[in-house]
Amino acid sequence: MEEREFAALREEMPADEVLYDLAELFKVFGDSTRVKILYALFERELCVQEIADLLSLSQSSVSHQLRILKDAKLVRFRREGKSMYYSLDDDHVRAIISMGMEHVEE
Amino acid sequence: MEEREFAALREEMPADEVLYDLAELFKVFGDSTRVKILYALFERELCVQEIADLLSLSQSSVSHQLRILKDAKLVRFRREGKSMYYSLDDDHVRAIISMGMEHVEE
DNA sequence: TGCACATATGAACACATGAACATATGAAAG
DNA sequence: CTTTCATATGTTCATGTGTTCATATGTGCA
Repeated sequence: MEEREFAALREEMPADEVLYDLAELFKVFGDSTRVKILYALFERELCVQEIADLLSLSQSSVSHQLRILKDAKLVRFRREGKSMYYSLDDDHVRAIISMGMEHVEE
Repeated sequence: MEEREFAALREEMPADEVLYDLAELFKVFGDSTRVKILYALFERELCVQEIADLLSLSQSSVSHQLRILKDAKLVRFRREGKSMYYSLDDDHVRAIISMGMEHVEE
């Protein structure tokens, strides 16, 4: 490859930090428990215990994973009495998962 | 939540195996070295050494990661003489990364 | 205030994973 | 067929990650 083209390719690469963040984001999707939780929230918001019951997971495990999803800004939450209701944060989440699904279902 | 609604939600969940595969797919995107390689291939196909030079990675590391990308069917490859040229497998890859980028750049 | 319920957090453990190094395979040229 | 170049593979090691169990926080109600 020519030196000039090589340099051009290099220029088009996003900053390392951006690519790092991108990988961090996908890492969050890269666990079946978290994917299950996200999918469960596709239909409607759910509280922690509902998610745990629905997916046959421990409350602790769900809570831990929800924290990771929360930190990645993939889910929102609101309090209602003693319960915390979680929901998908935005439509990017749906879009990303749907794209992944298309690839998987080939 | 009512028992009936609970059951309905359960029905809409994709099979465990599908969700497992989905998570496995995202896991592949969840490493900055692999994301860099995929991004490098956005513009055009590249051989192993070109990728290594472009990203300042060892040949071994690139090869290992390419194998993972290959197994996940995210990249194709063809031989040309002694070199192996890799390229993105389909447009899902671009779409998924682009979606992720949108989320990251908020 | 005291108790029960819902969720969050912390620590420990088992397991997965990426990087680095050495080595093997495979193709082309002499 | 031997050498060289390009790539692939195997192994080791340090680090990261998810789950479980125990415990803490927080809310509502008697």
